Amino acid sequence: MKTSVLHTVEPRKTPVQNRSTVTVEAIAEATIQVLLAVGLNRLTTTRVADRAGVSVGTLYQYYPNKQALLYAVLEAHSIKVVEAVEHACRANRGAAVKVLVAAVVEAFVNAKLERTDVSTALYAAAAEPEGAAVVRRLSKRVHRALTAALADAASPTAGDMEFVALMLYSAMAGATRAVLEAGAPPKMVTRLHEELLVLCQGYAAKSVGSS
Amino acid sequence: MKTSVLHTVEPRKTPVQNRSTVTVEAIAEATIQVLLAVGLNRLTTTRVADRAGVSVGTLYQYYPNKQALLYAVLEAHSIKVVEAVEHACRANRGAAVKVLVAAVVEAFVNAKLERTDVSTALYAAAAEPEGAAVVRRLSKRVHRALTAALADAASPTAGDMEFVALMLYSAMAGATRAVLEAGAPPKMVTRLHEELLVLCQGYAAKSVGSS
Amino acid sequence: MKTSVLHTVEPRKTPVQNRSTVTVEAIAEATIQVLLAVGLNRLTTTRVADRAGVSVGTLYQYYPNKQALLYAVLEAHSIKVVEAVEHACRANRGAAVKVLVAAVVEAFVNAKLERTDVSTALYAAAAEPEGAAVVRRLSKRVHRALTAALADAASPTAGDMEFVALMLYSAMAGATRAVLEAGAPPKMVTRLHEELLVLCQGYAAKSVGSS
Amino acid sequence: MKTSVLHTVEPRKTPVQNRSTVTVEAIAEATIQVLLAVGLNRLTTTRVADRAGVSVGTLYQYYPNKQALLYAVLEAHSIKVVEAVEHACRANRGAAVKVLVAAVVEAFVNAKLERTDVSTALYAAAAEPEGAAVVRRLSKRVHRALTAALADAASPTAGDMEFVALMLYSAMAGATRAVLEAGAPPKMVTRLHEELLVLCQGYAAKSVGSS
DNA sequence: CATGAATGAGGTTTCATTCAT
DNA sequence: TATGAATGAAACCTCATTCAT
Repeated sequence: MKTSVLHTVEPRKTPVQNRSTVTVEAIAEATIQVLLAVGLNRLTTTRVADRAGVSVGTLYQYYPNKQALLYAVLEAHSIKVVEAVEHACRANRGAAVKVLVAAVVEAFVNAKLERTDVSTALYAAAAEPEGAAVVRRLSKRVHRALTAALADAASPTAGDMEFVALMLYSAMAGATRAVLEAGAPPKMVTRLHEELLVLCQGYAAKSVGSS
Repeated sequence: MKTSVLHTVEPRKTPVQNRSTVTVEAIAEATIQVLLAVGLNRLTTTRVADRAGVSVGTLYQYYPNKQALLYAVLEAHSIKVVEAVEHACRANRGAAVKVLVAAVVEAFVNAKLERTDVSTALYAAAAEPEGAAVVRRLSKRVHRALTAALADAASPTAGDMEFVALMLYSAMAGATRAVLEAGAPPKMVTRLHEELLVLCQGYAAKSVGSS
Repeated sequence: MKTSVLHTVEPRKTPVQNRSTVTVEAIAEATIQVLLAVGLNRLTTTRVADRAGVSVGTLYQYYPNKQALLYAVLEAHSIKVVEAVEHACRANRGAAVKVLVAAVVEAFVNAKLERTDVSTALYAAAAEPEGAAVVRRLSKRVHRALTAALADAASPTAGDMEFVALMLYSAMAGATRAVLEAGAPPKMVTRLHEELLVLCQGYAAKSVGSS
Repeated sequence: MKTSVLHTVEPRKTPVQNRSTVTVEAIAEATIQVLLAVGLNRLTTTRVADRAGVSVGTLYQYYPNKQALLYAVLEAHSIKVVEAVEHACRANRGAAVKVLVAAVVEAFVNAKLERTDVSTALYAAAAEPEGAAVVRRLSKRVHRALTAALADAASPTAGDMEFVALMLYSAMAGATRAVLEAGAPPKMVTRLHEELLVLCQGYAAKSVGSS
């Protein structure tokens, strides 16, 4: 167990009590709302506290500073996506590349679009150096999982899977982002699913070889 | 040639004299440097002016406020990419899909990676609501050009090219961004070229039909 | 009782707690002091806050900007004078013109000279366009009250009282101002009372008719 | 002849040449326009120069600083009024009080309303400490002239004319200001003339005694 | 624990003034 | 002389953070 330190991203107290959990959740949710409403550079701790229905003082009981708040929210969201993809990879060990890719696309898009507002809001938080660091750290997990899964499914003659994983992941991420920034209407989301499947399976087939 | 600006915020002077032009350039360049060095939310107009070797007052002679500065720089860079892609589309009217896609990938990647520092720095500026608006406006141009070019090159039976253009563009953008955020070492750049070609040509072949 | 403000600029908090009320008062008072000490165009929010013994931040918790501060103070003072004159008019319905005028002069001079420092300081604030607007708005109330009271007291043959009211009020205001700007020593104040009575009663007798 | 000093109110050069005179006039006029258009605290030297059709540099050739400009304009205007009243006093030595007062009212109102825009604009400039000093200095001349003239015309039993002069002058000034701030429409100006005559002659008759 | 008033460093922006051209 | 680009001190205002209640 690790004592929490100032300027760290950990919340100050582990919310075992119920009231605390509710408060922490409310603050996190309010952060998203404020981010969406006014953007990162007009997000203030007071505004977040107001929207959460608590006082600034209370906010600082649970988050040591503004950055910690921001990156806790960013991390919580990103982790869901990472775990969804990791799960898809684990669950498809030994499957054909086509099947693996389909599962990964499915997992990624669903996780990313589950809360379109959150995903959209967090792009701004991820653009700052510290936010980028959070994302980079988590992306490595996706990258590792995907690289391993592809290597597993690939024909013995296939080359290094590192870059292929990067391409697949970043193409998915790019396309999904474009849809989010267009407002993610249902029709587009359906289409995104279909086309990403075509795009990723086609690319994987060529770069990995059909197993 | 006149430096283009946001519609809402006209530049204070059009630099006709030579001294002025140099100053404006220096400020724009300094903005990039500061963005890279400390990130968007620690970019201050004073810091930019310092780095540019001018006083704050001078900065404000040419840019009415911090945002205008940021989005003028963002727009100037984005326009180069937009025009590169538009040019590739225009120059390949009537060509096979494969050729068109190759030209677009080439144009996009070259334009985007010509100044890796600038591209990397501006992701942060593009993440704020106002920056996103600038990018959205310019992206429409790429989207229009690409949609038209694809429709031109597609088999008569092919479906609507709108979404295909979006997928191609956003996949290129996503992958390129991943490479930039990894530091864009030469080897990766070469690989990006190759793999994007595979990815985009494969996708286009399936979605557009080989003409 | 609620401190009144400009319509355009609401105060940020209504000071309900005791501490706050004290703070708001201190800031308003400090504004007067600074205005007297250095004049309007060297009045800075920092100086005001310093003199009030609070930080600038605190000042801005209660006044959204410098103008609001200035015009809140101006309005608060002006309203006292307005209400004094309105009261004198109401209290002398049906009285002879001579009595009415005496009461109005008395009320005006007393209210205006109750805090000579405040009155003197605020002439500068009232000279800017926005301050003039505040004063104009309040002057209308005096004008209305005085016009009605004069019409009430006038002989049936008397002409329109609008302009007479304007003359009386502006002559009182002018003379009082001259005395204030001369430093308002007690002797002068006594004399002002006497002479204004002569001046206003004489004028009223001629223009309104002795009822 | 006195060498001009920095931070003095004297213009830097005596405009003997024609071109200079025109420029100086244009700048003075522009000052009034800017004062009227945006008020004192948004009057900038650049704005004045722009409006005058010269560069800031040129402005500084003729006025050592902003204050000097402002107070030169204020003084020039005030002097006209002062001289008009002095002239009326001189021209009526030995006349009856009634005649003297009529001449003074006439002279004051005409001089003050000759350029209503200028008079209106300068109230703001006169409200600052330094401007008030300019006005005070000039007012003394009016006061002296008027006191002497009244003493001359008064009955031997009449008391001290100092304060009577102050009352007359400040009542005239106050009423005229009210009319100016109401926009000085022709009808009001006519009425002002008439009523001021009634007011001032009535007061003078009582305070000075009919000679 | 919660509150929100207070703090003040620091950011943005303006503008009087200068001086090289 | 006239110009207007450049300067930088100083003004306004914000907001992360603390702490007395």
